[in-house]
Parts: sequence; C-alpha cells; structure tokens
Amino acid sequence: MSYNNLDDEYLSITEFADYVGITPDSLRHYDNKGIFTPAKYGTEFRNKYRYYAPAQIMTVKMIRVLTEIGVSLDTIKKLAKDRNPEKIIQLFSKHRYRLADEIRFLQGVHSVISTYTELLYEAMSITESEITVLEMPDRRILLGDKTDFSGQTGYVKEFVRFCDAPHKPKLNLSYPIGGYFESMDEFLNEPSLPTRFFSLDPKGHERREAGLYLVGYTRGYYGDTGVLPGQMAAFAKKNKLIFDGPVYNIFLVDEISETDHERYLLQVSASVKDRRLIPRRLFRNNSNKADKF
Amino acid sequence: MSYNNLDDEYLSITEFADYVGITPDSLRHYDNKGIFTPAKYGTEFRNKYRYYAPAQIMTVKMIRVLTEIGVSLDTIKKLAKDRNPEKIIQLFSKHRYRLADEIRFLQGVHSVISTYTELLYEAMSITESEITVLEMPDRRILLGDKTDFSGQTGYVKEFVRFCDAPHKPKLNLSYPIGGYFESMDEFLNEPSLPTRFFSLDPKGHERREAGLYLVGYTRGYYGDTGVLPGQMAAFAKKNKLIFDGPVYNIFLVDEISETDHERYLLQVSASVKDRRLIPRRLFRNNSNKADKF
DNA sequence: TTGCTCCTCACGTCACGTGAGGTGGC
DNA sequence: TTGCTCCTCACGTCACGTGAGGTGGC
Repeated sequence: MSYNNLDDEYLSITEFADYVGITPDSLRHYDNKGIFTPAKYGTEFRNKYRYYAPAQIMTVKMIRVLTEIGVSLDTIKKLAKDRNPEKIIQLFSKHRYRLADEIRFLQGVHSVISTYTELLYEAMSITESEITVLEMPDRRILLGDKTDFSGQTGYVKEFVRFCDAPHKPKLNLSYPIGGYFESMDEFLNEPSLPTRFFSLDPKGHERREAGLYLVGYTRGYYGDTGVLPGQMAAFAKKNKLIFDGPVYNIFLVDEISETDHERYLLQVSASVKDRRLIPRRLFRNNSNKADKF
Repeated sequence: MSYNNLDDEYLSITEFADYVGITPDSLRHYDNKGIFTPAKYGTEFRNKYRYYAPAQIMTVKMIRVLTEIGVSLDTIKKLAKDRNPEKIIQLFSKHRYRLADEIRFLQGVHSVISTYTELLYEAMSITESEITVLEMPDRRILLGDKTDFSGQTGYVKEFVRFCDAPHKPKLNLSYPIGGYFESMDEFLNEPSLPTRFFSLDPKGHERREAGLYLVGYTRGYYGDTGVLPGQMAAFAKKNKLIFDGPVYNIFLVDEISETDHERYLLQVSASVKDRRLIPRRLFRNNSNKADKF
C-alpha cells in the first residue's frame, strides 16, 4: 500500500488555515506568490475555490518555521522549486545562530521590563515621607569604575565614560542606572556625585548585598536630593544607627514612567549595622510606629 | 550640583545612532513622527542638523525596548506626552506575558530546526546500502494512539487523527513525524502501515530507548519501503539476531529537504537483543567488515 | 431561497530603507 | 577647496490585512 490515497479528503481554505494556525489571507498570499498552492481548485465546476489536502499540513508548517527564522518568501519560493539536504542544512545552521541570538536578546528585554516593573511596584508601595530600616534581599548589579569629577570633567563625561567602559559582561543600557557611594559620608558630602555608577543588570558580577539598610525617598529631578541626606543623617544620629557600608541611589520613578520631572522618585538606601545592634522599634514590620519626619 | 550640565556635549546623528545601536534613519523617523526629538538643532547658524545629548541614550533605549515588546510608535508617542507609573506598569505586564510566550515559541522553532539538522547530518553520514547494528542513544518522542486501518478508514484519516488527537503536551506539527511498529513482525507484515505515529518532539513524554538497533535505509516516496524489510529480515536470520522491541521509521530526507520524491530517505531501526548476544564482528565501530548487501 | 463562505482586486499598514538631488561643516 | 556628513522628499519594501463588490456552495 502506498500513500496514494493521501488526497482522499480535502479541506476548505479556512478549515485548513485553522488547522495549521494561520489566516486564510496568508494561504491566498502564498498561492498568489506561487510558493504554496492548494492540492486542487474547484469541485465539479471549475470555480476558483481552493482545496487543501491534509498531507500539505507539514509543508505549510515548515514554511512558517522558515519565515519565523527570517527566510524571505522569495527564498522559500526558490527552495520550493529546487532544494536538497545540503542547501537546507546550510540554511538552517545559518539561521540557527541568529535565532539563538534573538532569543537571548528577547530574554534580555524580558528581564529589563521585569526590573522596571519591580521598581515601579516598589514605588507604589512606599510611604514617601517615611525613613525606615529595611531588610533588603541581595541584588545583582554591574558596578562601574570610580568616577572622577575633579577638574573640568562634568557629570555627563563621567556618565558617558560609564556607558562606554569595557565592562566584562557588556553593559546593557536598557537597565536602570543608579549611583553608588562608598560610604554615607561620601553621600552626605556630595549627594549628587556618586563614587561609581551601577546598572541594575541581573547579569552583573557585583551585588548590593542582602542586609539592613536605612531607606529614604525624595521626589525631584536627577541630582536633586533635597533635604533627604540631612534627614537620613539626623534619623541615624537620633536612633544611634551606625552606617557600615555603601549607599545606593536608585530612581524608582524616572523619565521612563513619568512626564513631570518633579515627580521622579529617588530611593536612597544606606547599609547599616547588624540587626542585633538596632532597637526593635525601628523595624517597620515590627511596628507601625516607625519614626517619621 | 544638579544635572544641568547634562547638555555639555552633543553628538551628531550617526554618533548617537552608533551609541545606542540603531540607524540614523530610525532617529530621523522618530523625529518626524514627533516621538523623540534631538536635544537641539543646528549650531550657530540655524540649520537642520540634529544634535543629541548623552542623557538621551536611556530614552531611546527604552523606545527600543517598547517597540521590541510590540508597542506601536503611535502608542509610544502618546506615552511620550503623558505617562505615569500606573500606565507603565499596565503596559509592561500586558506585554510581559506575550513576550514570554514568544520566547517559548522561538525556542520551539530553534528546537525544530535543530531536530531537522540532526536528521540531515545523519542522512549525509550513512552508507545507504549497508545494514548494520548500531548503538543508538535514547530520544524523546511523542507517541500517538494505536492506528486502525481496518475497514474503509484510509491512511490519511489515521494520520489526521494523530495530528488532531488531544496529546497531553500539545502536538507541534513542525517536528518530523515517524511510524512506530510494536514489533518486527508487524513491520514485516505491513511496512507502510505503522501501529502508531510519533513526533520527534523532544518535549514528548515517551522515548525511543537507548540500546542496540538493526538499522537500514531505503530511498523512495512515503510508504515505499521497497526490498528493505526483506533484507533486514534476511540479515537478522543470517546473523542470528533476535528482535526484541519496536521498530521506528523516520524519514531523514523528505519533502522538507528534497524536491525529488524518489530521493526521500527512510531510516528503519529495529530494536535487537543485548550486545552480549550479538557477534562482535557485526558492530560497525569494531570492524569495517560489517555485512553488506 | 438564505446565509455562509469563498473569490478578486486595489489599496492600506507598519517601521523603517533607499536612492536622488542638494547643502552645510570642518 | 575637498570630501564627508547631513538634509529633505518621494517612493519602495515586506508579509500580509482590509474593505468593496461580487459569486458560488449547501
């Protein structure tokens, strides 16, 4: 027995289209271009109705795979007339690497919007005027070289230098960029001139370590930290907190999500000493009476 | 110090384009559509040269991210004029799931062309006329229900039934489909009417198990196994091989990669008894004097 | 007969890409 | 001055999508 009875039953154009998950328009388009024609036309009378055979399913599926990996319909048309295993191997391996790259790229895009979404949710959950001690999970970042704002080199030059620097895992500028200060003293000294820049790229090799941070928020344009540094210092002094690590500045809300410059939202988090050394009442999750300004 | 000196240095359109990894054409397009305009025009004289500020890098990067996740330029234009964290969260989460689906889809496409490439490489490495015993690795497959060719139900009906069946992991018709026989006897009895169909989908829940197989090849259209079944039976008899499991038919070369029907290449692999029971000389990797027809 | 599907043909869409022909910048 | 970059404007591209207006199938 051979497969000669493959053309037992025909499907109308929409039936067939539904079957393979494309539109009838696409099938007509393929027919018009001479890339893929129905098994037969018309019925008894010679009309122009297109009828497709089930055996043609695999062929259309492959056409879809080819268009999906970026092969043009013209190329597919040529292949339809003359193809062989060598050609197909060539075509497949040529596009396989591009496809793998594209997948990695889209995974990056997914990661970027996840990161922004996280920051935005955080922005919506906070109480702006409140300064609190929070336990923060660790977060991978990509840390830049030390900045140098001495002499005539402006902020922009250093920012551009960060963007241009040959970081080991290449810097993806789509991720949010924050400011890093070696210590609270450095932050208090020049709150808008970070010691380093960092990117929130989760593929970064450095990390903002898990632990306790004194966290505060302020609204305003880039560089405008307002009275926040002073408030944080006062809060620390009053509550006998000891800063023991770096300070991270992250814009939870910036030009990506806000039109109004004055509504940008900066989060400052400064590493503080171990939990055992800090009075319980300062923890937000232990009480609602956390100190407010 | 504020970020007012962000516009210290300007970049020409191509410098800026190179920086963010897009074409100058795209930037002009964004400008013409009023989506993203250069920081300033012209220099001393009021010409139409576009000049971009480094601080604009993040903005274009986000425009690229948005277009990449499928947001139209019209929507981006509206967002450029009026956006807020709530809107952006909405937009991101709406497209995040679609993007994740697309990534999974493209991974499927990659897997499909990898599978075909594998088969094609195998096709190019074999000696057509040779029947050999091979140790084959296990391979995941998606096995269909038992076919029923009794009565008037034709081959196509059963094939379509396989394509339509509600397999647990939904059948992806882009993968090659093969024929499965419960035993060598079944294969010899009706070599072109498989007991079941199977798909080479690596996400399938069944598998062609690793082990020893008697493997043969034949060229011809679907269903045309020619003299191969007889040859394999004779070979087994002569060498006292014992069949102890299913037979798998896979087209290494079919309409996907060949124009000429007669050049389609079928691989038949039949499970045979354990290595210890088979004479060493039959193994291809132990000797070049493998039995030939 | 009725409603449904199918047909063709011309034009639209979307985000740019591609010259042609010209001018400004260094 | 020369070669380089930039400009505008109109049209092209690619794989369909979208009506309009009409006919065949059951």
